[in-house]
Amino acid sequence: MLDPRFDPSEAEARLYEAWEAAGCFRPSMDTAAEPYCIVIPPPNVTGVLHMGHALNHTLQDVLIRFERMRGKNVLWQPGTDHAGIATQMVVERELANNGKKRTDMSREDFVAKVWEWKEKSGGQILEQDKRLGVSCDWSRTRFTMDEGLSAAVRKVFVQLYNEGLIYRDKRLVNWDPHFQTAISDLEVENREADGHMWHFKYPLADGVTYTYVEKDADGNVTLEETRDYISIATTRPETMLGDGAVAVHPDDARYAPIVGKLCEIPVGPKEHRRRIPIITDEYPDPAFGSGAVKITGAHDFNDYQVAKRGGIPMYALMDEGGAMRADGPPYAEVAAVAQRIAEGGEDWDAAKIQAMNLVPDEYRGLDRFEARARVVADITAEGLAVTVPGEDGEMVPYVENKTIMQPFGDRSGVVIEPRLTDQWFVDAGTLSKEARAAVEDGRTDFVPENWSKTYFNWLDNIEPWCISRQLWWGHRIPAWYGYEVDELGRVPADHKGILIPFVGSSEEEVLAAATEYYGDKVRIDGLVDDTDQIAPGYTRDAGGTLTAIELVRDLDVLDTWFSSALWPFSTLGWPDETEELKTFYPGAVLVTAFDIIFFWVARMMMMGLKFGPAGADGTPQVPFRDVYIHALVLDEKGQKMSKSKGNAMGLIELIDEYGADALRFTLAAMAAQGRNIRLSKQRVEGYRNFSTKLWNAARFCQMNECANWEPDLDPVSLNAAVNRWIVHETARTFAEATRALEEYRFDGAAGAAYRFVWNIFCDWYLELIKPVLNGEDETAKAETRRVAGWVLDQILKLLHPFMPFVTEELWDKLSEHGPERERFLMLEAWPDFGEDFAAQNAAEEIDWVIALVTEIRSMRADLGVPPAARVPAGLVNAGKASEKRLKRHGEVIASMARLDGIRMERDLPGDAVAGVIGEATLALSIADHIDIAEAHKRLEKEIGSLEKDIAGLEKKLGNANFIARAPAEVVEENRERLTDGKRRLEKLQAALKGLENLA
RNA sequence: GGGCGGUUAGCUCAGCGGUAGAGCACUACGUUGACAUCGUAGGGGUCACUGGUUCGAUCCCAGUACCGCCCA
Repeated sequence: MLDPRFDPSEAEARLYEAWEAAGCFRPSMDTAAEPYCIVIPPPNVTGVLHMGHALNHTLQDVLIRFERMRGKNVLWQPGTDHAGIATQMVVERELANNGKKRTDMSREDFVAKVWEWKEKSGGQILEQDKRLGVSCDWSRTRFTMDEGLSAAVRKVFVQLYNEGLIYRDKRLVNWDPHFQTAISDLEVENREADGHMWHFKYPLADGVTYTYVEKDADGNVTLEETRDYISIATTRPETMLGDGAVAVHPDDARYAPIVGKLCEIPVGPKEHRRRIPIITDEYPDPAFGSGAVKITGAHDFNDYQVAKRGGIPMYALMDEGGAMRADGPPYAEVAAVAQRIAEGGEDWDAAKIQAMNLVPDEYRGLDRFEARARVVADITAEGLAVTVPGEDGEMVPYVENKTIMQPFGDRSGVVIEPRLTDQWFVDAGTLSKEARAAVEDGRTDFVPENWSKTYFNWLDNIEPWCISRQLWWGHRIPAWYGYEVDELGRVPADHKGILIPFVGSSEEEVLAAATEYYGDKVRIDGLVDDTDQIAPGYTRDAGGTLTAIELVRDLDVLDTWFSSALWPFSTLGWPDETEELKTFYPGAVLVTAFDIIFFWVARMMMMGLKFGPAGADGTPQVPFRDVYIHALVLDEKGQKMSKSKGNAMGLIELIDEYGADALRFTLAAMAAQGRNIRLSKQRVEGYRNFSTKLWNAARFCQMNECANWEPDLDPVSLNAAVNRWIVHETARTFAEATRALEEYRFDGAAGAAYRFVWNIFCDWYLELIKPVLNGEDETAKAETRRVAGWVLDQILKLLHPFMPFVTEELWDKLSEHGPERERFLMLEAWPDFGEDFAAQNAAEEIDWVIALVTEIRSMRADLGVPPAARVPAGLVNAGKASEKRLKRHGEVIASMARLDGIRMERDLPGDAVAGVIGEATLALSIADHIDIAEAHKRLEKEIGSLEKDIAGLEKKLGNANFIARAPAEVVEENRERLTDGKRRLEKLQAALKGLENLA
């Protein structure tokens, strides 16, 4: 006998181990079966399971278990990514606890430490996943830094490089001054912050003046004055030092007179003020600020574009830690060069510009925020701040308080600095073409479909993807540098040459590339990898010709997402042509939240379509056929859950309290498409109750020897209507749930299962069969036991993808009295019921019974008949069909409605209150028990609402347009409803009359 | 500024051209041999607003208001 309750804390671990030990998570590799593969979006190796993962992994597991039961050859490929910054951060923090720094040790030793950490504490999330019951094939767990996946990374890098799709370039990138590395746009979090907008005067050079005119919308002059300056607004005054120009909109009449003139940056030593040109560009918004914008190409992404268009030098002002540069010759010297450049008197290139430090001596080495304060103070002191009347009427500097969007590093939390550096880039623009086309032509579908717009939008605005990171932990870039030689094979002395990379996935390839470049007269002294800077040693002869060189490895590592992008095929063994790769690529679906569309989907699509195994047409296939985008999990108030907000729900605690099944079912049931999930404990509790309900239903079946009768049921052989009905409902529910799961409508599938189990099986079927089970008719009892046991088994299958533990436990426990189970429930076949299981007549019959019982209960409750009172009931004017039904089900109706029998009657008994059921009048002899006035009120209310319905229907049917244009079946349906309504009304009115006689 | 979405019962949310639904909460009653983590019955909604299309609109279209999120 089953315990009164299911104890998840005892059963979950035991069942999970049993599945795993039996190899249930492995693909069947049945060649006749259709393959079905999901690669898990690899969580961060430093990660812990949060509610978002729980949802993501639950939905995947539902699909995986569903398809596995459907007999497909299923692989759920698990693993983690190496999370460059996050992991390095974790290990550095650990070092800091012991008073050490990363830089205290060699790179090699540090990386060894990271591996140590990974072995010891990495991948916790996968262990936590087991608590959730997910059925990944753990024997295939992969890590992006694994040797196989690393080989894939090298191969992809080299090929893309050779095709020109990876290149080295000097571009503005997001720079994290804390970690001192480039980071991706997607690791930058733009947040509103309190800031200021300062307004400064840039004096015009050479004493030039102009008439500055402002007009209102109607063209009336509102201000006209002579100015010897141009007014510039900025939120970042410290970057003024690196200005290369001032830009105004070409249509801005206010500044037309001074376009092409020079103005002076109002900061730095007076005698070396830099002068910069006033140019035109479409970028400045005439309506914003003064309409004139300072252009600092090396420190702002918009300015960068303007500077590129206008050929404006981009002077870099800061070092890798976000402090003002302190390198190079004194300011006066550099400023003089800059001046000649601004006036067109000196040639320049990007490298030359970048080497120039234009930070005035007194600001050098200052932190950027300190420098900002100093710049503002100095300009204001000099009287070059734009002023406005203050509260006391005197003129004060014009400083607006403004909330500005400020970029923060999502890991470091510090303000991100755009920084001009040499980095490796992927030509994402080229690769995105095919990634876009694949969604356009439906090779990959987004579900819900509208997310494809977001995807397109992102791809259409894609920038070169910066893939190099100045970190120690990650895939080293397979590039080695030597020096460029001129056409005579010469290099400059003193390591001042230009570095050029040689790329290869093996030493031989790199050497070959170098030899091809240098020719065989230059000796290659090997590949060096032990320095913290790239300065290849070399020898040259007297004429300066290179004779020997060593190649020094690039110091940087690749963006974690570079390897993650290969995940859908690298995990399957690519570039080797493994059996798994042939079988499981492309994956069936990628399941992910929308906040990660860019990280994941786009990059995996690009790489899959470039490198994935080819399809029938010989071109690489998409990595997955569907992309299912699910919701975010929010707290009860609709806030994003996060540790810092303190509203994150303890996932493991939740599982401890309610069981994994309850949590899983909750998440699935709430996973409606296109809406976020607000999770509440109450909801989880409700579904825990559902699992208890199931448990007790099973317990009831077991007590009545209904459990585990026979796996195969011939529905056609069944006699009892109630049995044919429940079989019919079972088939209907499976059809509904199957369709819903096929369409990723998890809520629909969960809802269908829930309703069937609780509201049909428990509430009605089990109640309806109680008299049979307690009765003497052994034939009927046997059939009912068989059917109840069979339905229960189907229920376990139906719920298994959602609630794997409780269902598996029941599957096992219920086998105590029946035939041995052949296999775990999780490996059972998901049924596909044929026509034979439909039983429309039985359904109508039982629906009638249910309606009758419900009506009687409702009357009793409304009229206050004491629950214990057994009252006589009758059916008046019932037709032949109802009479038959009554004969068959009278006993159970009486028991469920607590009647003292129910008979066919010719006339309404004198002490009866009437109701209507189909064509018949229901008579409840309850006059002794009730307040007649109450009964009156009840009937009148019912008559009132019925009359309203009838009026509505008559109006509709009286409309000629409706008759003419509405579909015939709709018209017919309305006619029937009217007829039924009228008949019902008649009976209710008669009942009312009867009631009056009673009083 | 661009994009996406939302507004349905007290709360959280399904639904969707043809009778407005669930869970929770609420009210009343009830321990009848599976289950009080339960049962039975019940109350509660001009489906944000304004127009349009339609025989018919909560649903489709347009606009308005408010609320989210993403991007700039």
